[in-house]
Amino acid sequence: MNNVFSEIEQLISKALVDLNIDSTDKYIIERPADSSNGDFASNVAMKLFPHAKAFAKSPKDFAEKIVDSISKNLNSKNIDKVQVAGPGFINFYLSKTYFIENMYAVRSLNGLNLGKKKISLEHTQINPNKEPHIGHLRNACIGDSLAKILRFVGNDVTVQYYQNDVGQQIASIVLAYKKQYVAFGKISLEDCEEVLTWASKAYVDIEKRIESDLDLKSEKDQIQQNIVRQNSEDSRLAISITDAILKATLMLFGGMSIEYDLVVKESDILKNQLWQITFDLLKQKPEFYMSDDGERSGCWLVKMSKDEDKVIVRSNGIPTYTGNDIAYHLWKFGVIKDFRYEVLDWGTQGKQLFTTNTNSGELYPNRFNKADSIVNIIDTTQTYPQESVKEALKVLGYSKFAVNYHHVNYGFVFLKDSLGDNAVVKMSGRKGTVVTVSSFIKMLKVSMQNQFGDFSAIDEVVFGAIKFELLKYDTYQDITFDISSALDQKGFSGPYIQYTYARAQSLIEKSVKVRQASVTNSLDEALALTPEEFDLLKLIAKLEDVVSRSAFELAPHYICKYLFELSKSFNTFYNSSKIIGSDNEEFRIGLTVSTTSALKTCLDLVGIGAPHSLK
RNA sequence: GCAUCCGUAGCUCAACUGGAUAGAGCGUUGGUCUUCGGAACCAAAGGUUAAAGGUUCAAAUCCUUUCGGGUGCACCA
Repeated sequence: MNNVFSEIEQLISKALVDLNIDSTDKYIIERPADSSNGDFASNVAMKLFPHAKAFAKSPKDFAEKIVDSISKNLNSKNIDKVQVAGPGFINFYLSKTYFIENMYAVRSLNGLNLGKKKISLEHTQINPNKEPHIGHLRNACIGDSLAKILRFVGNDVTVQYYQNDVGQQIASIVLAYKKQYVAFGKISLEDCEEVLTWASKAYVDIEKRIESDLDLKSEKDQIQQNIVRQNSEDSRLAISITDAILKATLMLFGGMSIEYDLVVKESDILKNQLWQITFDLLKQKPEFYMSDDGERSGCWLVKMSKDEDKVIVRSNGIPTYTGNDIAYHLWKFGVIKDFRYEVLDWGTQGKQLFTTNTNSGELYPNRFNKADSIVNIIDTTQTYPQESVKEALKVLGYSKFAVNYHHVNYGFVFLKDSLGDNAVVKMSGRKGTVVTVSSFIKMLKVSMQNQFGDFSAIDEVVFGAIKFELLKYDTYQDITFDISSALDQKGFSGPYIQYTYARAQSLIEKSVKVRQASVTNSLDEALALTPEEFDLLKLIAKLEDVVSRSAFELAPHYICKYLFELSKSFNTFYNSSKIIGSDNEEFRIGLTVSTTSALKTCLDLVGIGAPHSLK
């Protein structure tokens, strides 16, 4: 596709040179919200006016002079006209030729060339002691979508799931298993889904008991020591239980087409001595110190520039989660030695999945580590520990890496049930205010069956609805999940877009004039476009901008918004004109084909299916 | 208490990082369909962007203060 953006950029900078304006002040070229203000606009005259006071009375006057200069050089098939408007904006109007060429180009668009980085992207990382709820799913959806977006724009992305299998919660679960307060019953450790259900209950139960029972507490501490030291009955039990829970979790997400490349186990960071190496490196730095008095006596801490110093090693010698996380990130950047790996052949996903295995795995040099850039999808409550990992990287002299460490800081999912009391609550396992992923899938499916009956693509629509719901907001914001409105999917929603897509596909199948017409013989300059057709054409031309913005800002919601606008615009067009059997059938079907291409591309990027029929 | 984020229509959220008349969905009210998928389309009502000041050609966005909320300040993860 021709790049009209850089063409405009050059026209402006040439005009500035002609006018002898020498300035590095930043001005922007943007797409105005209201297309009557042009297809592109620049605020250059307003931004650089201070440098032009010698010959221009006002920003607007300056803009006129820039436009005069541009017009002298203007000889482009893409740009129709350039105008000054408002307080001094320069508006560029693109030609019909440009839009129609673009309409054909979009069909073969299968990637952009915006980055060639090796990116390590980590998401989901649920502690293996609970059933995933929709807050966790928000994490997974954001991560999955960002991985797809970053790949689409040209990067090499490895998606990692970090499995915390040595923490205190694991010790609690092992203790719960041994004590059997919540009976494990006849479940086998092979029945991963049942193990998960049991663990959710048993964990809450055992934590309550530990609070008021010092003997249990010390028993748990002993178990944790055993787990960390490895090769004990407790550590084997911990692995069996956490593996079962991990498998159940991966099955759930795999069923929704959320897939990973690698599971990194925290226990392997210990086994592989990565922690020991990291510890030795840290000890050489003055910002890393052992406290010898006060409450934190015997702990190793890292100095934080803006916050309280962070404990990295407990007084009992066991590293904290953050400690292992530092080691993990040094590994990601390729600073310390690599793991060994094996294929994790659990059948939880279509794509091949690997896991770390220190004892019997194989080496895959440079396959999973040595990232240029790191993207971690971690909720906003973890900002402090994330900052301490960054701080440790700086302390170790890797400021360069700290800069390439992106924490996608996503907000809470609160719950509101307008069928109930309308109160907004935080999800909490103990209070029973949790909507698990599997229960919500079931609720939504029943609701759809009641409205539309059964149809073959129903699962794709259910998953699409949930994913869209979780991706359509800015990741940074806390969101309120309203159960009843989430069950009633219309408007700005996944099903609306999938419905539009299916409707368009049905048109294409019915039309007898679906020819893959070449650009030249269909480029009909004289063709009178209806306003609805022209709006849709213009929207299709925004695809690349939207995707690159999403990649740049690590924000999938722009794609959701675009999908909705595209669908709405298509539906408006569909309602305004007859397509099949009209005089313009060939062009209109061509426009429909291009719309489905753009929709499909974007649906792929947010991990939502595009079924051809919802009947 | 300290730190940090947030406060936009009845509700849930946008607003291209300082740009043009602050936009959508839901809900409400009223319309459209011999047109191909009504899970649709069109329209109306709904706003002092929490409040007050400041910065400049321009503020929901930046600064200050006040009010109201979330989160963090564990040898948890």
